[in-house]
Amino acid sequence: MNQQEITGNLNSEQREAVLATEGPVLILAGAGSGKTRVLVHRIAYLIDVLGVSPGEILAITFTNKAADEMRSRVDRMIGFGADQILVSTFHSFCVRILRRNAELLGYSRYFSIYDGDDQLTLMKQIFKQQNTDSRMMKEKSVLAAISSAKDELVDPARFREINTDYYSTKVGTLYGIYQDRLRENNAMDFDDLIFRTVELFEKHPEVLDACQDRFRYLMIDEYQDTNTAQFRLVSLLASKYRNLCVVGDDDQSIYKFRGANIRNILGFEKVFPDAKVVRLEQNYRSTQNILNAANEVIRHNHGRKDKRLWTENEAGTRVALRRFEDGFREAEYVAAEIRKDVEERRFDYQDCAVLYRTNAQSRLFEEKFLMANIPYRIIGGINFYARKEIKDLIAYLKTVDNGNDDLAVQRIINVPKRGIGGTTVAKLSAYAEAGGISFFDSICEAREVMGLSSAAVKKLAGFAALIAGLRVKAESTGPAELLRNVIRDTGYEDELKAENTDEAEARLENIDELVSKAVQYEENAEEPTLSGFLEEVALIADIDSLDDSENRVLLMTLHSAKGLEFPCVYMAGMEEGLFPSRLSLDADDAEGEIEEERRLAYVGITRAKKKLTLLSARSRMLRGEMVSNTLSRFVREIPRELIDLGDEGGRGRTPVLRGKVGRDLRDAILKPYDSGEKFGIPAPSGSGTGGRLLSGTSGRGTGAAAASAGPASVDYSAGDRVRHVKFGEGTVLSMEDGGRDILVTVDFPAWGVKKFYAGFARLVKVD
DNA sequence: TATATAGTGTTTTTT
DNA sequence: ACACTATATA
Repeated sequence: MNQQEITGNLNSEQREAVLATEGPVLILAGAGSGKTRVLVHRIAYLIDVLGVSPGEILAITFTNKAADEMRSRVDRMIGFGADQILVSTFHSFCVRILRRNAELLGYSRYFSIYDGDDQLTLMKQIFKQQNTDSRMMKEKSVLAAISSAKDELVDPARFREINTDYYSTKVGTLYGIYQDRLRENNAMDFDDLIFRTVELFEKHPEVLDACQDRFRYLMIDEYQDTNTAQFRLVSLLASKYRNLCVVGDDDQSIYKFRGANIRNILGFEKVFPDAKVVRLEQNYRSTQNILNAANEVIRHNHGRKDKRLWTENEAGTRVALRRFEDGFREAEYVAAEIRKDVEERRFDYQDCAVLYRTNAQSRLFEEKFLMANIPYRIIGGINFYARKEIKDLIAYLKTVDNGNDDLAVQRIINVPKRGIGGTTVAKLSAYAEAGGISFFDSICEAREVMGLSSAAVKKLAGFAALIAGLRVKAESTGPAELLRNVIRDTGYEDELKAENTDEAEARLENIDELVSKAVQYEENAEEPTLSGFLEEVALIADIDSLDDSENRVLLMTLHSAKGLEFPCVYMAGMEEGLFPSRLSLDADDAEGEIEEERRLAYVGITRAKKKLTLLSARSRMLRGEMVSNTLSRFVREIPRELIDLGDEGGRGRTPVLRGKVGRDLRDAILKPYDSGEKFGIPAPSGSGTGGRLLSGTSGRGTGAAAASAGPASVDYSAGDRVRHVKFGEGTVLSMEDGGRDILVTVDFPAWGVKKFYAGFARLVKVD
């Protein structure tokens, strides 16, 4: 392809970004401005016009899915050599470098990668060993502190220098022990992958130099979400040839909790004064109404790079706002609406996505979609690789691959049950500790360990022989066949088969799936190895396994939705306390946290191409308790004229009774339990500029679907005295239809007014 | 040692 | 509502 063919159908800013190949470049790419397109064309230009060898190009993306997509698009465009381009995530890239140079850091090349669960297990062990009271100090918060430190390239020694208060001193100690234990286990956590690579580059300039010469052209996508360690990594790699192109949008920075440093993008021009800056502000994705709503929301943030997206697309329909009594009806509405849109051929299932702030919100939608027979897929939540049976089998593979991984060995030493219990494990641990050897080695020397019964020694010998056999097998075969051996030789499969329950059946299916993943890996990898398979398993993100050919509605968190787009988007739970989350509202830096949530709202809104529906519930079930929320500020920040409220006449709320609600309930329900207008959107304030939203308008959707089950039967009604296990005696104020059950409101003198579902509150009538 | 039960705490987003 | 932990018991 020549230059004309590559840049012909780009707009002038996009073209400028493609042609700026030498020196530092910052591309400020607004949502939907065709940034992936620019990157793909830029790579094609480098190769086809400038004659750069594909192997000299490194592109870092945020997810493996994005990497795959970019690679295949380049492939389609230039038709050859695209497989030579290294497109990968930060973490995969680092593992690649680290495997080759692990010895330089005192690691073996077979190091394990620890995920969050592994980290927690390890930290719990350390707490126990250090007699740290987990009621005073939480393992998770210590891990969070360690993670932030690593994101900032702060090692334990430095950490102790900077932090001298009581709590931090303790954390510093634990941090040091944690790092020692990781090293003893020949393991790295996610943050180490970045940190250790930086360490490698800084301590071994010859390795850095080789990498610099190998990767002369660097491109970093989603640059706004890089942390300090990643920034240092990029700076080091780019420092020789300076061909660094970063692409990002400060308005879409949503990973501060993971260490993302927004200064990396806001200050790029300070670090690289000669940087060329290109702004992509034309949006090709959304309708004008959707884009305007997004612009209006994000306008409320301070300290952003000034920009305003525009589009030549049609105005489209207004942004819909639908409000409901509770989460059940919110979900019901979405199910009914999607059903209608599909039946009337406006959209297909796969055109629709439901986005929410927390994974817990998915359950209601899942239930309603199941009932309405709507095909769906949930991204995130419980990761496939986090399931017990998968983690067990992976632990076997880790044990075979890396005998120093004590965590893995301890996980499976008695799975399936071999009669090796806690006491035996404790004795072995002590012996290993004293002799400075690994846990597995102590098993091999079981006869020398004081205090072990001959029966225990025998069992341990059996286990050691099992692993030895698998290791021999691993010499001559790939991960998939090895995995089959593990499943068979350990008795794992037999144990599950013997159980003969639905749950065991499901686990067996998951195991089959893991085997097929291993087979797939062997087919696709250039050089399949056991470490390679384990690494792929560790670094896979939920979103990576998304198959876009499935015709299903997608449900995921707003975070997971970054980088995706859908014709029809539902944003659920637009409520203060949920989105923005309570934690942000109460945080020390509430201002900053809310701005981050606002960016998340911006990301959500800009995912939509044609139709956007914002949803909120007046109250919802949260950890077994009913909580009331007001409408999210992010909705209120959208001007009234951009919003379609649906049932415009605003009859106010008219609770609709459904199904077989008893007559005695009716009176109670008709009494509003909340007199004020706090549910309503604030009336237009005097300030004239278009005003804000109307007040007192209700969403509809009540009675959208038939009630699925009659409410639980109870022997009390409004006015009665009842007893609750926790709250004691109280007076029933009202009872109403809560969708699947009766919603009871009770006034407890000591606790105030509480709401329950009759089914699970188990209230007892007091005479 | 393994399992059942009661009690406790949770409470965002993820590579 | 749910998961996890500590404790009691077989």
